[in-house]
Amino acid sequence: MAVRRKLSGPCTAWPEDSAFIREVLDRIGDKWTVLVISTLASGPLRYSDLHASVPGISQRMLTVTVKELERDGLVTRTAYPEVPPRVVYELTELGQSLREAVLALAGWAAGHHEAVAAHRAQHVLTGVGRAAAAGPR
Amino acid sequence: MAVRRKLSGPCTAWPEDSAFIREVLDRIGDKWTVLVISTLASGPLRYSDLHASVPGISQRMLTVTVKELERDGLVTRTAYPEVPPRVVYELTELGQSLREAVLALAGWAAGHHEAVAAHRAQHVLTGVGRAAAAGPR
DNA sequence: CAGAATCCCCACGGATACTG
DNA sequence: CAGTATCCGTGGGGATTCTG
Repeated sequence: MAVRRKLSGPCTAWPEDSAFIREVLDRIGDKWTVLVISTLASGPLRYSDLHASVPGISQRMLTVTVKELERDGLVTRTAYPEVPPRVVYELTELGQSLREAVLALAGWAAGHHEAVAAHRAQHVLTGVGRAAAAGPR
Repeated sequence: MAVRRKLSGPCTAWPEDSAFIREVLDRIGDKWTVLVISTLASGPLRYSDLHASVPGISQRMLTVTVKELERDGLVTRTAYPEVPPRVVYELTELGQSLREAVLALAGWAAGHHEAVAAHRAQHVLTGVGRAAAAGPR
């Protein structure tokens, strides 16, 4: 990697990377998908447990998220026709592989978020964005 | 990795992974950030060229995105005080490292999007979502 | 040329109520 | 218990206009 692509022509478009990037970003870029996947990584969970294990998620979003994940083959949904309904969600191999990929991203954040935070703070102190002590409004 | 964490207690929250995941997702989860980074990976570009190289992006979003990237130390902004203003944006080492991490994700998509598409199609055929031939509206 | 400012639409997602 | 249905606020982001 890092082939140091010679910046030759204008190149108005990228190879095909961007398409894949958008694809995966559309999948995990939302607010809850990766959280649900991460939670399911510990093992199968039923709806209510999953709901309790993802603090802050609404029933609606849990349902929507889990439904999309099932549609894409990232999780499996198993419903037991019992008196109190019981539905168990489990990560598939595919879902597991996605989680690993996402963890790599988390690894980047873990290794660089300090640098980002430092640079952000410095940026504020430097007053690049606004004139120093600019009045409100 | 993948230490097969024993799913013992209720564990209402995850270790610290989720925090990092959210952090990096808040950064690259939007519509244009990774596209801009990918474009800048080929080499420094001035505003207009960058705008032309990212098809579909508006001036507003280009400005906003590039500003955030600069604030976080992922790109540098260099303005030349000339008659027609010239501003050049360049990826920093930090930005480059993030791009590499994102490329890993793209790699996942490249290797599995077929499986996802297949499963999605199968899901439609099975008619899991709706009754077959449901009328429009 | 490189933005800053303004207006506005609509999709994402939260809260709540109802059902099998 | 495991959803489904509905209403509705917020803000991400597009189009357009103005400025240094």
